[in-house]
Amino acid sequence: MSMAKACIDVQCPIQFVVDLLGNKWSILLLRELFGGDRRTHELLAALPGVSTKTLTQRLRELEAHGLVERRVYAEVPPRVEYSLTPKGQQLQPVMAALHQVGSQWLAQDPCFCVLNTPPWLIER
Amino acid sequence: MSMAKACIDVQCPIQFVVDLLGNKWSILLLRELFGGDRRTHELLAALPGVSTKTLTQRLRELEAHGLVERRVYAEVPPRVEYSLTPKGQQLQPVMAALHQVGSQWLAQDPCFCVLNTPPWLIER
DNA sequence: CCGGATCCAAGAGGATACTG
DNA sequence: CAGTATCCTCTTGGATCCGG
Repeated sequence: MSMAKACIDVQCPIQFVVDLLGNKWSILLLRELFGGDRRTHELLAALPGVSTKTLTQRLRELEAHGLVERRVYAEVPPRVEYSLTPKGQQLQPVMAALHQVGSQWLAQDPCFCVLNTPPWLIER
Repeated sequence: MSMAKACIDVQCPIQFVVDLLGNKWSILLLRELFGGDRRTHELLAALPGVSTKTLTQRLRELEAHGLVERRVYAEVPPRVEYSLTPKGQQLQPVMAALHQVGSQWLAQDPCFCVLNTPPWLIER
């Protein structure tokens, strides 16, 4: 989202947050940081499928918006740790609500994928 | 998200919801339906920038997942109304949390876009 | 009025290789 | 170990046209 878009178009608070976090990895990244400080390779491991490029991009965005803090230690080999800022922690109710609904839906969903489809119904 | 992905990869409830609703329009669409039943052209008007194709796609997905109901009236000209199902209404806490955080952030953010940038700082 | 079909542009994001 | 740069693929989604 461009800053301009945020200011001109967005009057709705919900849209504001969605524009900020409505991409493939941001929420999952934050979820991970709610579990505590994380080093880069820990985040890479926790988010299967993410590339280093994308991870860094997301982290930089979140940092720019003040949700995440990046600490660099002058060591060899390099060590970098990411953590939630107080502003980032304001997302806690959102994460809790998402977790709550997600749990309900996972439990109650019939799930029509092949894993739950009887063999005689699978087309070949 | 493919159904297979939902069943195989997703153990995390948060990821489950994000996979479902983490695209450009779903949340905003649902936000609109939380305001009451809506006809197609009302949704188009409420979501500036959305195309008929994309709107229909999102609605079909939400319908397929049981979050939205589609009612067709046998009239000329045609009338179609969309509404939240009980399952869709389970998202209420999420919407409330998003609204809450979004409001805070909108209020406290300095907003660095051009609208708030003094003229002498704008590059030409 | 509703929405399907087609075409197409833009961008997100993955794989890989490389640097400090 | 952390991050950048390049290349490239694929998805998302907008514009337009058409049909019921």
